[in-house]
Amino acid sequence: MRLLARMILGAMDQPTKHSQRMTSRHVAELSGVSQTTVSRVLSGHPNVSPRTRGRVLQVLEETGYAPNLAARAMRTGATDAIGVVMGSVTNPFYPMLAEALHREISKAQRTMTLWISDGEVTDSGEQGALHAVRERSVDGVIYTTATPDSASLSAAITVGAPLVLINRVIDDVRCDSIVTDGAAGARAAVVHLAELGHERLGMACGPRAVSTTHDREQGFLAGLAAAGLPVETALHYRGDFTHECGRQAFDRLWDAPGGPVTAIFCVNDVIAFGVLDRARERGVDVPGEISVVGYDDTEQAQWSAYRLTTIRQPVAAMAALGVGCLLERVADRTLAPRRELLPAVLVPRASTGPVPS
Amino acid sequence: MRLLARMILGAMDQPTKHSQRMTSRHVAELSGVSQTTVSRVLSGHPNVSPRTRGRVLQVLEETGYAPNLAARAMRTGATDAIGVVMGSVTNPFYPMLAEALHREISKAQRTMTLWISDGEVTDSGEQGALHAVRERSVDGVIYTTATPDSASLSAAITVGAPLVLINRVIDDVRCDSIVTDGAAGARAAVVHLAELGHERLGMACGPRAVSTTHDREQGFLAGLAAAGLPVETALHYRGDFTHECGRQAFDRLWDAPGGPVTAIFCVNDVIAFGVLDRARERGVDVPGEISVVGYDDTEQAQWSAYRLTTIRQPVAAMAALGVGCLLERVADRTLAPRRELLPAVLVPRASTGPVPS
DNA sequence: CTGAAAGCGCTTACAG
DNA sequence: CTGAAAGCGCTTACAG
Repeated sequence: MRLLARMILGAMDQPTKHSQRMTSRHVAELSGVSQTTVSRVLSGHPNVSPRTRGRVLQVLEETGYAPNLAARAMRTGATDAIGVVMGSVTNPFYPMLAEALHREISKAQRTMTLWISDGEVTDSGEQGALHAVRERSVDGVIYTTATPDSASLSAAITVGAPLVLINRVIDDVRCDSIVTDGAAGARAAVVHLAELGHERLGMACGPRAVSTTHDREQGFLAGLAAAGLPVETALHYRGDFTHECGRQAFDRLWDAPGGPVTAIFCVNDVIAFGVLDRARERGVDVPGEISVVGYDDTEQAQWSAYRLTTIRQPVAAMAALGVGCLLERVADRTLAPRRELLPAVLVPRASTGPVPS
Repeated sequence: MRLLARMILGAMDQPTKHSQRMTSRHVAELSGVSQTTVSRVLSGHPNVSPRTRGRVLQVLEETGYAPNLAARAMRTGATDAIGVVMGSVTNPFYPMLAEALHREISKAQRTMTLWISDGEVTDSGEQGALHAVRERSVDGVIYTTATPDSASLSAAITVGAPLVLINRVIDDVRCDSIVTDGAAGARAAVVHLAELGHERLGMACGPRAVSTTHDREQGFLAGLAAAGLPVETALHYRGDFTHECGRQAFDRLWDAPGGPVTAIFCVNDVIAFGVLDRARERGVDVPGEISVVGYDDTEQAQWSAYRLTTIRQPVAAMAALGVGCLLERVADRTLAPRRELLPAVLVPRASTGPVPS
């Protein structure tokens, strides 16, 4: 037995013999117990005598054995991998979110599989996730940039995989969703501007179908109503979520037919940076001549180039809730869909000030 | 048989019966062939009659069958997952790289498992990757932020897993590495500045142990020598890779004992943004009073807040080579380590100009 | 061209 | 407390 042990260990030392690595059976032989017992020790099963456990643990330590996850997955049906779908990583909000999600996923001893949508094929990330769900290579998927018209997403729902929508909601879709209160956030931005005396407000939005844009637009309108200000939909510039969109929004709203706006609320920080940069290019003073509010509170927002007043999303809490929901759902697929609405807070900085007189 | 087929299909329709999904055996029964034949059709094995193949393909289509990846992985030993380790996603260079890697990994029909190092535990991403390599849940790992002192990385090498270092090199480490020529890039920056008449140049670096910093410092020194300029190591500000580091570098180099520098070369764009922002805060004109060069050519570099002259890395090529190397190595572990050096090019913008007279 | 069978490395009843 | 055995769903010699 000892000799066998040595032979096995010897083979293990060969780095070239990489293809045949330590298995629980090897560990069993080395510890003089059955493979079943090794499995029990590994899983912390109570029915193992302290003596046996000790012996096995020592061999485990010596050999640096780690269970083959594919084999375990085949038995248990769980891969311990969680998928995350992201539509963009150019917008720094998403790396922030990815980092927070990764932290939670690691904390839960899981692995993060990431799909990033291709610029051309917006749906590509979700298609990858759908495929993985079909092949059972992830236990569930967190979508951070879901849109209602995604065929892949609805296919994934049909398959019955555990799914969580984070950052965006879709009506009539049977899965958990974790979002921040975009309407309240936008409303707070408008109230802030109204308090500074602004009466002619513009907004820079993304596509209407995206829930974040929709919610923030509703909040913007609600804020105007609450402040007794008129609604001028002509002052809603609609583009995508880019810096260039912000630049164009500035031009449109500064040169608006009824005269320039005195403040612009942007549906995200990147757009706001575009607005601010365009203002700088045209020599328009911020906040002397125009105030700007963003959304997300990305790291750049506090840089002195921008000092952007913005709405902060509780990214860490979103990630924790999202991963938590998903794992609960993996454990019990019959759970009713959950909807969580987290608060967003206004972070005032130097890009907003009193209305010019 | 037809009845059985219906029963099986019927069960498949139940979304609640999610736990027991279609297997190749079901497909076999539905097509009236052996499970072996289904497997052959799936893998494109030539020895299948056109008639049989057609029948199986149709059932495959109807049922939407997808093979269980864990089962395949257990048989073949390959999971088709590729790990990527990143030390930071706050620096926008890394999201760019992640996106490029994702594109290549998807193109190769693989899945991307991502580890992001925790801010506190810099090594955490690499530990996750090491664990995954031990558990065989990835076929190989691409490290984008490797440092020589990482215990996890050397452990992964010992395990014998296919590994590729991208963006950073480590001497004496037996694995492929794909980097851009940081020395040449930095040298080009210095030459550019020298041509503009600058003679007193400062540099803002990261930690010395990081290869990117090291290479770019060497290139900086070589550039000075080539231009016949004196080397003043006092003008090397050393910090981390952050915006704040750039702000401090500016103060240090502008208020340098021997008088202000007229140009600063930064080891990455984020530091350069910090330098530019600090210059703006202190009312120092760029490029009128000081020129600034970055490194990476991130998206923000072209924004009008910065218009940063910088060195562009061929991110797409790095990703393609990195993934290519890794897959070759997965297929043949005996391959000799490869080192690829890609060119980096200077992108002149408005942050550099003639030396102030 | 086709199929029965072995086996990848685990977990988990089942029997003692 | 312990072990022999079945089986997760594939791929791949092996035999016809």
